[in-house]
Amino acid sequence: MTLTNNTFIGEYSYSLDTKGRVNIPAKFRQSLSEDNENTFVITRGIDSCIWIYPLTQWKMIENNLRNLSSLSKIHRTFVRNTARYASPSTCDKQGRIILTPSLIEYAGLDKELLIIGMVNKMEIWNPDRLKEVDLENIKIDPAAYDDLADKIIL
Amino acid sequence: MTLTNNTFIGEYSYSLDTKGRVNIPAKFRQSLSEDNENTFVITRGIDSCIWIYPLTQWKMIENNLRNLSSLSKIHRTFVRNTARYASPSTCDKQGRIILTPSLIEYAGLDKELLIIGMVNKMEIWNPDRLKEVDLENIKIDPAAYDDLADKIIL
DNA sequence: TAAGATTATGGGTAGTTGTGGGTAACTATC
DNA sequence: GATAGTTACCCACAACTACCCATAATCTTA
Repeated sequence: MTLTNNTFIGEYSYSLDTKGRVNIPAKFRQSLSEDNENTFVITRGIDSCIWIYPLTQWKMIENNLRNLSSLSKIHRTFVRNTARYASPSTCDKQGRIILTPSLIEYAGLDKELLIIGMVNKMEIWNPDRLKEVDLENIKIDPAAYDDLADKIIL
Repeated sequence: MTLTNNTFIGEYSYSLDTKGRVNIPAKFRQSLSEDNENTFVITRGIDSCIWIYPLTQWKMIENNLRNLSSLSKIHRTFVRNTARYASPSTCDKQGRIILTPSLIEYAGLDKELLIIGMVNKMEIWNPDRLKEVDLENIKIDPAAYDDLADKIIL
């Protein structure tokens, strides 16, 4: 059953094999629209995880980057750091993509990993690192969420 | 007889089978509008219960999440914690949905469980835990309801 | 109240999914 | 151009899931 196209939610446990391949959860693959041609763009996320965008979603980001001026130091740096670590990866017949050694190292991936749906993208995590980040986030002042209250009713 | 579409009230006693399936009360199913395609999104609730949204209701939440930028730490964290525990589940021919092992554990579900209509969503509870939470809530000063008075006319 | 319809719950099976490994094609290097 | 290393593509299989059917309990209606 398909939810909205190119929309990812849920948490899944998968393993990285010796060739650097990870399975994309079947539910996520079913949600992918045709025009993505089974291709994702993988890149560094914030918080030492890997971000995985469907191709079409990434193209939209590229367009936004295009509009940032290189005259601004902050823009220049942002564009550079966003673009340099990104690379496309197409699913094989079994629905797996290949991660680059550089990204595997960045995210500190071992055999066991977690894939998390972040609505418009996915994240790949080393479970231990995610636990650490979770603990850190508990310390966030609940009041900080207050401005979300009028944006989202749960 | 159907009340308003996608509106759930009342309390029902059901059982979780060995495959992690629960029946959705017939009355709730009858209230579901067609565009939900017999699908719900289940996720962690507050107070160690499971929340069940009709698909269309969830999509509204999802759209709000989509507009939050991952560059903001607080937004990133909020999207992750909201999306990761959610997963879609479609009713089978008998009107049951499948709960994930992770959610069953979170809610501490045993064989016996309670389904409670919460107007725009449902909750699934372990009856014992609900009893505990009820006891706690007795301690709430009735005056605390006062500020609801101008929001809701009973 | 009796018959039929609906509902709740259990279990079987065919198809899908996750994971490992093999082989042929390609690349780089000498 | 031959060889070694790398990459892309393919197949295999166990485990799991979605779907189907069966049955008992409950509700509806005449």
